Amino acid sequence: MTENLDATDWAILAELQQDGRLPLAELGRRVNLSASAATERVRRLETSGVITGYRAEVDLARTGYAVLAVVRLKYPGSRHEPLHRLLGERAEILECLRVTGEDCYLLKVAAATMGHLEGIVDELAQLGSTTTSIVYRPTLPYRGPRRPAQGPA
Amino acid sequence: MTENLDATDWAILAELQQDGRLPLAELGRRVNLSASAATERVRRLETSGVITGYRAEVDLARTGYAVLAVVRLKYPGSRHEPLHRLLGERAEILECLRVTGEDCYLLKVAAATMGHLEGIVDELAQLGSTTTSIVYRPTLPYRGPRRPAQGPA
DNA sequence: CCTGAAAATCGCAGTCG
DNA sequence: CGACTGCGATTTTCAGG
Repeated sequence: MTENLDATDWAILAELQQDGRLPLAELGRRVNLSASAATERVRRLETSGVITGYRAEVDLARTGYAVLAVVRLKYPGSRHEPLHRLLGERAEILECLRVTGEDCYLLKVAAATMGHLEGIVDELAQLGSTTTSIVYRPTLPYRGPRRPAQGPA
Repeated sequence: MTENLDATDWAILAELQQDGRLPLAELGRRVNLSASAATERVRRLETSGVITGYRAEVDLARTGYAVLAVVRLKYPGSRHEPLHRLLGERAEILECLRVTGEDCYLLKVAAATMGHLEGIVDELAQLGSTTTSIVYRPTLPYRGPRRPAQGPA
C-alpha cells in the first residue's frame, strides 16, 4: 500500500501540490530532471496511485457559498443507506468522513445562507442527532502530505 | 465577494475540478468555446479569485500516512499564538478550521502510525482539551462547489 | 467570441549509460 | 532499468476581425 518515494519523488509531489498545472519541462528543471525523466516519474506516481488526480481549487465564498459548516452525525444502528442517498442528492455536502468515537460521521457542508444550511441540517437530523459548527475561516491555506523528516534519501 | 457565474463558467469549474490539467483547447471543446475564449474565461476566473489554484491530489496511505484523524481542540481564553506555532511546525496537520460551538478548532491530522498520532495529539493537548476521532475512510471521493439548481442561466 | 499564425509543449519513438 | 535526444502532433499565445 505504501510506495517507496525518494527525495525526487517528494520534490515532484511538493511542486505539483503547489501548482498542479506546472508543465512537465519546468517541473523537470525544478527537480533537476530532463523533461522525459520527469514525465516518466509523474506517470509512475499516477499509475501507482500516489497521485490520484488534479483539481482546480475553487473559492467557496466567491461562488455563492458564504456559509461553511461542520456537522457531526450520530445515530444508532445502521442508517447508512439513507445517508448515502443524501450524499448523492445534496451536492452541498462536500466531504463525509466515517469516524470512530461517539459520532458516526463528520460532514463538511457548504451553503449559500444560514437558511439554506438549516434545510440541509434538517435533512441530516432525520437520520440521527446532529451537532453543527459554523466555520469562521479555514486557518490553513492548503496542505497535502509532505516528506517526513525521517524519510529515505 | 460573490462573482456572477453563468452556465459556461460553472461548466468550466466542473471540468477543471475533475481534471485540473485539462488542456484549455480540450476544455473549450467540452464547453463549446474556442481555445482562446476558454483561456480568457479561465484567466478571468483565476484573477477574480474564483479559482485559487491547481493541486495534485495525493493519496495519504500510499505516501506513508496510514492514519488519518480528526482532532477537536477546546481551550479557555486565547491560546491562539502557540497553536499557530504548532501549525507551522507540524506538517502532519493538514487542515485547521476555526469553528463556533464548544470546540475552538477542528484539525485534520495525518500520521504514519498510531504512535506518531499520539505524539501530535500530546502536543495539541498542551494547549487545551482534545477529542480525537480516527477516520475509517473518506466516504466521498472529492467534491468542490457545483452549480446551484436555482443558479442563473 | 472566433479565426489563424508562430512559439512552446507534449508524447512517443529510439539510444545511451 | 532509468534517463537523455529527436521528431511529429497538439497546445498555447497573441495578433486581428
